[in-house]
Amino acid sequence: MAAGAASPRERYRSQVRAEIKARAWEQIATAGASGLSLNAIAKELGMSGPALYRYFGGRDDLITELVRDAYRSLADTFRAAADAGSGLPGLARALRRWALEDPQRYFLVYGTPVPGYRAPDDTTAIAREIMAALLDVCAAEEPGTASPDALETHLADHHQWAGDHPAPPSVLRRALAVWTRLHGVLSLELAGHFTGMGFDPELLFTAEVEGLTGGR
Amino acid sequence: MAAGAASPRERYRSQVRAEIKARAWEQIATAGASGLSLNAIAKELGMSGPALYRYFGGRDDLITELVRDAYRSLADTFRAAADAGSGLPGLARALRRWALEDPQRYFLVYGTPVPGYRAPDDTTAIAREIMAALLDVCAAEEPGTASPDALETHLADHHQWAGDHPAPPSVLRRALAVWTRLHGVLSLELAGHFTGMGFDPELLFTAEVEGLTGGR
DNA sequence: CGCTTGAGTTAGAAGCTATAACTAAAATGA
DNA sequence: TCATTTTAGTTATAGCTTCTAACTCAAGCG
Repeated sequence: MAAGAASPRERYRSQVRAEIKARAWEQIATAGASGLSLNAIAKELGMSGPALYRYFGGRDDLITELVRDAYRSLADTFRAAADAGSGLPGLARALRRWALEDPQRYFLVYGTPVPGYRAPDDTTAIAREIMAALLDVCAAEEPGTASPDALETHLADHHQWAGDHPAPPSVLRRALAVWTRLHGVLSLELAGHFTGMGFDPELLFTAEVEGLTGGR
Repeated sequence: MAAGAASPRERYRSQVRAEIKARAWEQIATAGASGLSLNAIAKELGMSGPALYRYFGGRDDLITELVRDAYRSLADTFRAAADAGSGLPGLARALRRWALEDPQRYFLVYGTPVPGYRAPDDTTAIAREIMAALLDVCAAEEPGTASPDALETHLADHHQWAGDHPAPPSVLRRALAVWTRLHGVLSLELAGHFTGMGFDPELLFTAEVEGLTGGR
C-alpha cells in the first residue's frame, strides 16, 4: 500500500494535524513552549477544545511531536550542509541560519530540559544523524598533527555515539568541540544574553568558527 | 536604622518568605520552573493558596526573585573564584561545581528564555559583575601575542559590557571565548545531551578548559 | 441502502493563578 | 490601659487550563 495515496478521511485528518501543528509553532514562536495552549489553538481553528484530542494524545504528545520535527529539521539541515561540501564554515552558517529562523525551535532541541520529561527514542536516532553529518564534515578537514591528549585517548574507547563512523579520535574530539562551541555562542545569542553588550553577535560567531577551522 | 535588627513582624515575614522560596527551589529542582505551583507550596507550608500573595506579587514575581537569587549566587561564586587566584581553571571548576549543584538554577540564568519575559534591571548589573570577575581572571593570564583580528578590532570600539574595566581587546575577546565555550559544554551536559554517548563529560569539560588556557 | 467509523460537540471534573471580602490577632499610639 | 490601625490568613469566586465521558451527526464503505 502506498502511504501517499490515502483515503479522503486520512487526507483530511493529516491536513488538520498539520494545521494544528502550524498554529502550535506560531504560539511557541511568540510565547515559548510553556505558553502553548490547546484551547487557544482549537479556538483559532474554529473548533472547541476537546476536538484536538482526536488528533493528539494531549499537550505533551503535541509538544513531543514538535520536538521530533525540530530534530528532523535540524538533521536535514546538517545533512544538506555536509553534502554541500562547504566545509565547517558552511555547516556553521547553516546552523546559525536555522537557529535564527526560529529561536524557540532551537530551544525545543537544546533548551532547558524538563526534569521529568523523557525524549522519545527516535530522537536519539536523529541526534546520531546530526553527529554523523558533523563527523563527516570534521573528517574532511585538515588532520591535526598534535599528539593525542587525555580526552582523545578516552574517546578512542568511548565513541559509541559515533556509531560505526570510521573517524579517528582526533576527529571525534574535533566534532565535540565544534558542537559544544557553536552551541555555546549561538544559544547565548538566541537567549538574548548579548543584547545590550554592544558588540555584533555575528562577528563573535564567525570568529569562533575561524578559531575552529585553524585561524588564530 | 539597621536593616538587620527588625521588628518581630518583619522577622516573621522574612522567615516565611525564605521558607516559600526554599520550597520553590525544591519544586524547581524536581519539576523545572514550569512546574512550579503556588498552590502546592502553600499546601506544603500548611496554609491556603491565596496566603502567598501577602509575600509575593504572584507566580511571576516569585520566579523573578529566584532568577535574581540565582544570578546573585553565580556572581558571588565567580567573585570568590576570581579572588582565590586559582586562575581560569579554578574559575571553570567553580562554575561547573555551581552548575551541577542545581542544574535548574543554572537554567534559570542561562536556559530557554520566555519570549515575553523581561528580566529585572538589576540582573543586568549582576551580569556585569559576572563579566567583571571573568575579565579579572582573563587579564591575569598570559597575554596573547597574535596580531588583532577582525573581532578584536571590533571589540576595541564595542566594549560597553566591560564597563570601565581596563582590559585590552585581546582580553575582552578571551573573556567572551571563555564564557561561550564553558557555557557550551556545560549546558549540553546539564541538559543531558551527553548521556548515552559513552564518554565522560568531565573530561570533555577539562579538555575545553585546557584548550582555553593554552594547551592543545 | 444500512451499518460502522470517526469527527466534533457539550458537560463536567480537577487543577491552576489571581482577586475580593472578611476574620482575627498583633502592634501601635493616646 | 484601651482604642485604633495594620496585617496575616481565611473562604468564596472568577476565569483559565488540560483532559475524560457521553452524545450527535455526517461521511465512507460493503
